[in-house]
Amino acid sequence: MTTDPKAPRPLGDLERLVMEQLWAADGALTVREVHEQLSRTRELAYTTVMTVLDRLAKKDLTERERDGKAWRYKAAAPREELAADLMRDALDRAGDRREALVRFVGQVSDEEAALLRDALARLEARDG
Amino acid sequence: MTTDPKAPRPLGDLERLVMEQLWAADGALTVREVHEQLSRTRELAYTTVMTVLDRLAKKDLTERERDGKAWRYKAAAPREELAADLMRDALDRAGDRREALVRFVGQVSDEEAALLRDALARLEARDG
DNA sequence: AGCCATCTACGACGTTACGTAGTAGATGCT
DNA sequence: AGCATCTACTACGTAACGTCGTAGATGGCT
Repeated sequence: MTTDPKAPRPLGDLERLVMEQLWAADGALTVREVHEQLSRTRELAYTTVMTVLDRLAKKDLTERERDGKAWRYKAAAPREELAADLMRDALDRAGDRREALVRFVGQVSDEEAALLRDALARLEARDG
Repeated sequence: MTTDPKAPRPLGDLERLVMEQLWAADGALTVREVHEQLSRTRELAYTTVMTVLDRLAKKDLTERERDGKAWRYKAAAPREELAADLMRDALDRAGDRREALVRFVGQVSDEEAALLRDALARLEARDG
């Protein structure tokens, strides 16, 4: 009856900004590239970006590959996957799933409800 | 295109345990009552429970009312409501909602999918 | 081969959340 | 009035995260 103790910590503000760069990018980005992007908006040390990217990699949110002496980072999963995981997790820590889903559906916009129906229909068609 | 910076921090371990007591209880509980419950499982100072309850109140997760010289705490919202809020929030920080919902639905168990269809049907019946 | 720009590795510091608890003072019952 | 009990406030350790500096590795260019 007790919920599982692990709740995925939400991304920090800077972590999120960095992830957004990676998600928006075509391929993998170097620290410098991410830094340059973020520098358009805010002042930020190069090493700060490096640290964040490194921490994200340790959390398996990014993957990196060598490119000369530099690393190239890319998001380990698409943004929507992370969102879906968080939704799953939230649902898992609800008591009564039915009730939670009812409330969730009740909060959702009409458009989102339609998308949901769609997704469920597609699911049913696939392996229903 | 940038997501909103506020992510509701997940409850800490002890905070969650305390909330579970409140959710499981009929009415509002005193610090002592919560402490006694938790003490069945683990050693914990009375004031620790008090502090947690107090912090939860500051985060608007609990409400309190006077009862003599003591406070009685109750959950501000049902557990399922909190879960639904977290799901909503996760969805809000997805890029492509459609895609996120598809992935979410794809992760869900058959039973949960049925519950979702149910909830959507009920929604449609109500104000569709 | 040597130099310079660049990159990484690692450590460091401040802040905030949370787990944890003690002390002091208010309060209410007998 | 006295005692048990409750709150308020403070405090401390740990961990995450934002933030950055220094030192050393590395690779390209001359």
